[in-house]
Amino acid sequence: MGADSILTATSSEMSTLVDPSPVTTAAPSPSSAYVNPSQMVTPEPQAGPSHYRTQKDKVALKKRRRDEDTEAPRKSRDGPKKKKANRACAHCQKAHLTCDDSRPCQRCVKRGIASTCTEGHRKKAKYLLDDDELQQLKKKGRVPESSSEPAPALQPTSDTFQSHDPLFNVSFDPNFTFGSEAANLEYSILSAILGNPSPPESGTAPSPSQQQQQQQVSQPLPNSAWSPEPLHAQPQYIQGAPSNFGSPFGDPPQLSMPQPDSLSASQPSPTFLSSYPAPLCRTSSPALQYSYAQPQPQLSAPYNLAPHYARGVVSLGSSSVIRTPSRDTRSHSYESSSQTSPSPTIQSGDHHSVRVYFLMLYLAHLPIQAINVTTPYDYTEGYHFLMKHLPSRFEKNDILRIVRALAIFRPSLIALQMPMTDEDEVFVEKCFQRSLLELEKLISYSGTPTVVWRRTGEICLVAPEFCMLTEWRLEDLVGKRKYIYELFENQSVVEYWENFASHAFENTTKSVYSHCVLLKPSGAPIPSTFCFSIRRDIFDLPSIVIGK
DNA sequence: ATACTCGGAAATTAAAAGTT
DNA sequence: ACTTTTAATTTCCGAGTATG
Repeated sequence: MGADSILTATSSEMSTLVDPSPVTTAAPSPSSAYVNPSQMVTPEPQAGPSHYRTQKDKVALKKRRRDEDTEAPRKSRDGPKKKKANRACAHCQKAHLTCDDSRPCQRCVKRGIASTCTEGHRKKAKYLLDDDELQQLKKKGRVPESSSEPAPALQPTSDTFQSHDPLFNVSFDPNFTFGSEAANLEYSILSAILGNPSPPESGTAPSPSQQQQQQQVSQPLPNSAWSPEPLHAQPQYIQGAPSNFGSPFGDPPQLSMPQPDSLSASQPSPTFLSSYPAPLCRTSSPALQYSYAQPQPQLSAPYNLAPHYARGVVSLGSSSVIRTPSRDTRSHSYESSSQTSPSPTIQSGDHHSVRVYFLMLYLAHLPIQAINVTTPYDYTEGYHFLMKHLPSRFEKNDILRIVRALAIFRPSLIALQMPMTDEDEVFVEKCFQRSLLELEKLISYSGTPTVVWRRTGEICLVAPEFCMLTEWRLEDLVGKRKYIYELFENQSVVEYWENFASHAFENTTKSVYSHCVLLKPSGAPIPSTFCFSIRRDIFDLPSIVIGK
């Protein structure tokens, strides 16, 4: 590869030569590889800037050149000019400079930014746009349509990671407060990372006025601030959620449930059944079978949480647009549902209800020490760590890529955490701990170098085989708030977060296959192939990542 | 001297329309 | 089926500007 790219690159610098590079791997059609000599224009070397001083002169000269080109068509060619690059890299694109087909391109290599030389952003042609996209384009109308649309190029922007990229300008209903402190904190810290900070230390959502101020200060593009689009892109994760919840102690649910028909095929659509916490995915789980057959008449306090989960779901409803209900309304719906229907039945097709039902029953059979969880898990620490970790280890472009990845799944986290209360968080953590128990068993049988971590990357479980492979000691990885990305080489960290972002809300039965370079404690690299799968909790939040 | 920015010409692409 | 036209989009030339 090296030799090829050097050849190609050299030729790109010498613009009068034909590109000697024999391969244009991306050449999509014959026409793209074809260079019509009659269309080639050789710049006149003698027509330098000194030959015209005013704008008028320049325009006149240009016109004359053009006229010459058309009237005395294409005489005196020194030889065919180099074919244009099939696609400019992001840097060249932004700088309007000559690029080439090799990656990294020669210009980036020269400038020492080869590591960030990636394909430039290309707009979809207007005639290829969907109706939706066209409408969005029209809405954005104020922004000049051509040439000025900022490519989401991986360019360093500012030290605070702020960007005009709409991806980063995901904003949120300023009136909204999350149902739980933990969710508020997680949201705040993610916001802080993404340069749309709500005060992380406050622990509560900022007031509308505060947020509006932030918006004015940090988001110069009025169109993109508060844009609802990223949120609208999310509702598939909660569509089909029940608007009505039944007690877990009523009639057993039917196992054959109609699939929600509202899930769009073109978007990542989580499979509701597959996103059950691990033990519930397996109908072979003895506890589950037992519970299912014999509904438990009395469950003590921790298990009487069902209505809370129901409330979260009720508040979201089956609307295709995420609403931001006030806490009062939600509390009300909870109280009424728990009081007025002491033992309503679960309706068939009510996936979420069924999931909750299963979970309640399942948890009822847990060894009590396994779910000794009384407070929500604090994910903020993980994000704090990531925030500190990033600048200390990565260069700007890598940080930007990671932050961009975080921005991709952030709206979904927000949407799903909206209805959660502290009790929900506790419940989710219990499920998490229970799943860890299951996984621990599973891992002990498998013999594969496996690691299990949270969505923040915090390592929770490590198979002895992994320790053998990497020379890390088990006690240095587990229980020490060690993060999986600390064991990755830089590029692998970036790729991991990008992978995580794009798969976080996918069908959880899918695994993501990738390469990574692990680092031994000594820093020695271990190139590896690995795959990971992401399990989501009962609220569809990515919860456990299992990597092998 | 060198690097960067950016207007705009040229090249490319692909759908639509026309022709055989 | 093939060719031509049309319109949208991308590449990158080259002039101007900024920086050291």
